[in-house]
Amino acid sequence: MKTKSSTTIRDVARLANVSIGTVSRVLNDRPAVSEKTRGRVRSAIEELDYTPNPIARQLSIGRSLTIGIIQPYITLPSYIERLHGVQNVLANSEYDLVIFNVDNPAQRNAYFKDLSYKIRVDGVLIVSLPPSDEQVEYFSKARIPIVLIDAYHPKMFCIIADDVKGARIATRHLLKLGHRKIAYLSDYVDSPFHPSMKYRFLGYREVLKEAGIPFNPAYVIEGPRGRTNAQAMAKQLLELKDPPTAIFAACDTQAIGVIDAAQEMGLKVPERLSVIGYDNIPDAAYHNLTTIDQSLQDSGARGAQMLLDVLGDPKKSPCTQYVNINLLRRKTTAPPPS
Amino acid sequence: MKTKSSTTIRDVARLANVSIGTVSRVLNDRPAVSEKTRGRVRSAIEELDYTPNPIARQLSIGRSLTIGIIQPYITLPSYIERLHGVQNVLANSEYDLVIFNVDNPAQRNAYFKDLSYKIRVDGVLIVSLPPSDEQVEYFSKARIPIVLIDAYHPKMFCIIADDVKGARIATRHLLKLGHRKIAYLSDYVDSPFHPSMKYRFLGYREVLKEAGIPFNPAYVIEGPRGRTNAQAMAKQLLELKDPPTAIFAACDTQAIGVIDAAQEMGLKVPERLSVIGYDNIPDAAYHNLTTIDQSLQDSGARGAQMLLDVLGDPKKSPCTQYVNINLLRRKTTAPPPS
DNA sequence: CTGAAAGCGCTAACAA
DNA sequence: TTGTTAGCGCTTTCAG
Repeated sequence: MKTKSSTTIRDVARLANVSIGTVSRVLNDRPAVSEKTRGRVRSAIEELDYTPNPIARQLSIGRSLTIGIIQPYITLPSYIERLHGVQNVLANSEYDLVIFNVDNPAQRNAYFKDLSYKIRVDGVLIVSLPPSDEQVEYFSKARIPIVLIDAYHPKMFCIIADDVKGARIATRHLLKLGHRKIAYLSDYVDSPFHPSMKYRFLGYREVLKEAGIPFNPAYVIEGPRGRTNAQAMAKQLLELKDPPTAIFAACDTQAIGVIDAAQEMGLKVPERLSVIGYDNIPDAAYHNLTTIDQSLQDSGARGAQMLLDVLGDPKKSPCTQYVNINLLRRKTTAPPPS
Repeated sequence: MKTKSSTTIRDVARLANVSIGTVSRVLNDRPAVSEKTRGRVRSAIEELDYTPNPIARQLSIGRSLTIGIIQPYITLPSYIERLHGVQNVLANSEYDLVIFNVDNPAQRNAYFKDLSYKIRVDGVLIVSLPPSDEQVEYFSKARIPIVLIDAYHPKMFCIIADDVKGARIATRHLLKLGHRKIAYLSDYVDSPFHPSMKYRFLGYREVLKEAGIPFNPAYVIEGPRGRTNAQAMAKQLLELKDPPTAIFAACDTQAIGVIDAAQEMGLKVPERLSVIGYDNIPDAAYHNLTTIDQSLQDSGARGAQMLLDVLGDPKKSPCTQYVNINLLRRKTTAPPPS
């Protein structure tokens, strides 16, 4: 197949009466060009409305100048937040970002394998998808820098939040307010796509134990993500003979669903029911939701920056950075009704 | 800069004792290769764990084998639906998809301009972003096929839904049930990013007029997207001295917000208030929302298919396809309270 | 400071 | 059926 007859570096060279080498030099802002010829080349470029072919450039320099991000559920607010963080730092780099959305485990595995050949990117960010040891093997064969965000593996670069700690903070907050009947509502605790759920649950249990509160399985409910689902689950909790006075929801979207349920049942929040979420998505502020802020944007930004660093210095060895976590007291938590 | 020392077609050729031409042939499934050598090449490929460099291939064949999709708000359910449609058809093609997310008009304009040079894609899908005549000029300079989804321009390939018609259907449905006090709740009618809003509003007004119902500005409210915002807006509507008996929300997310409001105020749906949405997003089924189905997935799929067709036959001339629209009666509409 | 020329890894005539 | 070779459009030595 014949290639598009677009203007090439050669056309520019001809018009400016220089060699293609020189054009390339001005294209890449190399110093070794006299101002005079540089000017001539510039106008030629202008006149021809020339723009370099990135593919040729990539082949020549041996890099694709794009980095990939593999993440599940691009539609969830928390993922979007992190994505924004990534985009912000990449915007100032020479790299483009391409998004690989993962809808199911098979797809995830496919991408992970493809990393070693098909996907030609210079680096990749993997979000919330903890790789198995075997997969880490694939990765090392791929020989491209990878950083994990919201997932951990000892042999890889990681940006993580300490979910156990966050959950502890949330639970303690409720405890300090005087609650004893604290329920935990979350996404499936063992979901391969939401590894944090497990750790948040751990933090919750730990603190309860510390406080000498016996674990009550009836106070734990898990189910699919989504505000509406959470509403239904919360309702179940609130219809117990001995309902909780506080609910810790493992993510803000679910916390908002809990508020819906309370409202539906005529329970004032926080007077009759305290609700605390996790993530601090934008909507949380709107609902005045007390929550755990885990610097979502920042985690994306730092992941991207870390990748850029590794790209700049491939000899760096794996390390993990922790993201800040803190309690954001807003208006949905208060002492329990007396 | 030195290129990665990855294995190339030459290594395979050497190992299999053939020329690189032959390797290329088996790589591309060309017939003119004896089964014997084909086998030899295959094992060499296997043994070396070789995978062709797509960038080199792209440069050679003069195509990037990727198509771009420019769309606003990748986070909204309706966009995700369309995206799935696109991905489904592209999955069976030789093309990769890269997503360009638009957050604001400046970004949109940048992408539109870049189309003519920076973004090297073989074709692009533009969703919900009606181009100006001037922009269509840029596009023609870009010389790559473009199809518009959910947007119209006479000189371009388009996949659209007749929003006026959809709104008519919705409004008539309410009318037939006996409603006379029908409110309209929507995203900003003049949003540059949601052109359909304008048409849906038109359909609503038309039908009211036909029915001889005077237009009541108090029954029209617009505001930012989002379930929670819609809830607040609906509340306003329902607190009027003479509240509507039915609300037509211009998108499902907002319709769900309306249901929230009704619930908050203790108004049974549909007994006391009828609600109809638009789009038929997955959540709509969950809420039993009566709505207008506009085949979102299908619109994405057809757009992608149309683009593939043009890519296959560049001489095709612009045409526009309409997507199916129909009323989905579920449980949120009923005759008005007597 | 500038030009010539050798690749980057692959495809696609053209010969053999 | 296979090998040879000339590009694709750019970057980057290496001379001059």
